[in-house]
Amino acid sequence: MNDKNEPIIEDILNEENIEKIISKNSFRPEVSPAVIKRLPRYFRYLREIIRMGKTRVSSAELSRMMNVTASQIRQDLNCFGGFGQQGYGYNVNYLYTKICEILGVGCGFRAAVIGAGNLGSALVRSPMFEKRGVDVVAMFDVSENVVGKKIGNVKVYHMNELGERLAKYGVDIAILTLPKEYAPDVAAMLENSSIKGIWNFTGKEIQMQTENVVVENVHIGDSLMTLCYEVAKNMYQSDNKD
Amino acid sequence: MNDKNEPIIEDILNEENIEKIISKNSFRPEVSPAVIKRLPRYFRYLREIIRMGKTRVSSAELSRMMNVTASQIRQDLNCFGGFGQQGYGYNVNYLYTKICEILGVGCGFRAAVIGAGNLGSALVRSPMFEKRGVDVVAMFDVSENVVGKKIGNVKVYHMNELGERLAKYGVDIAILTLPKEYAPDVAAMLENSSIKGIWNFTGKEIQMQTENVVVENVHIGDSLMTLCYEVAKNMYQSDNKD
DNA sequence: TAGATTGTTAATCGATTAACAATC
DNA sequence: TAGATTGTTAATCGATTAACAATC
Repeated sequence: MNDKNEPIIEDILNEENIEKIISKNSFRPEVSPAVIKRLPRYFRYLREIIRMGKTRVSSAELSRMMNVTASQIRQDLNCFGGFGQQGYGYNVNYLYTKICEILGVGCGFRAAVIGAGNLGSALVRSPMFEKRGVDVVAMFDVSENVVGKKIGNVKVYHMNELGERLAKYGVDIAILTLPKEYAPDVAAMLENSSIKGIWNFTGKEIQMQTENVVVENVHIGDSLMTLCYEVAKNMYQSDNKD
Repeated sequence: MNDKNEPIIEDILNEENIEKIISKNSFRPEVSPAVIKRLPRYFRYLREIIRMGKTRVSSAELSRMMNVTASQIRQDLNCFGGFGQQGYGYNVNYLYTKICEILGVGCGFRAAVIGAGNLGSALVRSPMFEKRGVDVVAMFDVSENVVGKKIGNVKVYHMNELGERLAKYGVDIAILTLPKEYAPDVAAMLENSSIKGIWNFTGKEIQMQTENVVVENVHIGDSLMTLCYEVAKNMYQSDNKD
């Protein structure tokens, strides 16, 4: 299937809505982390449901698709307000719009990838950002092999232009895909920039002086290890079945 | 710093221990998912502590480093047995060995990467597998541009050799980094193979007929979205501070 | 109106933290 | 022995599920 068939965020959210979205009361005082972690999953399933052409979905249907309880779905969605209608269920497009609002899709966030190695290059070429309304506007590296070139659609600049270009483009999110030994230095450089969030693949914890910068640490290796744990457990259990 | 300074698993676990490890009573009846998800983090911090040259650590010290309660650390570690000593704390090397055992590091798992695109190539070039004692023995793809070549240290074979080669090498873990539309077909091909675990990056849920195959789904985009959520929330909150 | 399904409260379950006795 | 720190139980907290009244 062609990616172009996928629901495009712009169909539902447009530039003019951005201000409205940010200032809207989408963010209730405190929503539990458990709920927030589940929101992207709703986002994914709703996209799929839209692609299937469905316009209406009940918590019971969703619960079957997603393998969670209908109760949890209703509870989760209600943290942000009543998106459904008794006797009917949820309007898929409306629900999707709401979830997008909550997750900041359509806020028009701009991102820059710092470190144009294997991982950085792989990320920037993926459709992930476009699907989520995040615009990758620049990459940075020090290697003469890549500086000045384009990876995917994104131009690679030298690290010594970092501060200047972040400001120029008004970059909100820094994606760190460089070797971990440089992480602290780069974090320091981001300290007084436009950066509001750091997506950190370096494996090194990052300390920011300024509050107000959110850091999300990614450790894909952790996921491999839990898989290994489960595999080893399975082997052990089938060995000792009797 | 040179990666070669990092603790090498082989220093602590060797081939001969593998059988012992798998059959050891490391796997208590049921350990809660919350605990299991935290184990890889202990693994990472213990490596760092070893690198620092420390031989002894208390739950209080660890709790400061890791930003969790000492109580949780003691509780977690005790799910698998008493690894510490009253009045002393934990022997770092011993604890590391135990965590490795539990996580299946040193089980000598073999992996194959299916899909030699950007993501697959980036993964296979990373030191992640070596650090965790997982051996990537083959890659598979259909593109004539890569089949027959090597990516990192790993040879790429054509997909029509998949079944044969998985059997030949006794591959335990399949890493799916191919376009999601092919995921179901590939899953079917893995059905009667040596595969015991699937690390699934395709974004498509995988259904296996055979129980006994563990699937770990990775959605890095979800992590980006929670970051966006937090950034948007922060923006909203500082806008409405008064 | 009757049927369906949400929103929401109350009950249950699981995970975290606190506290302290055991013991090195 | 005194001091330190674990192992472990009990108390607290948070998250999930069940149930049902509200309502479309």
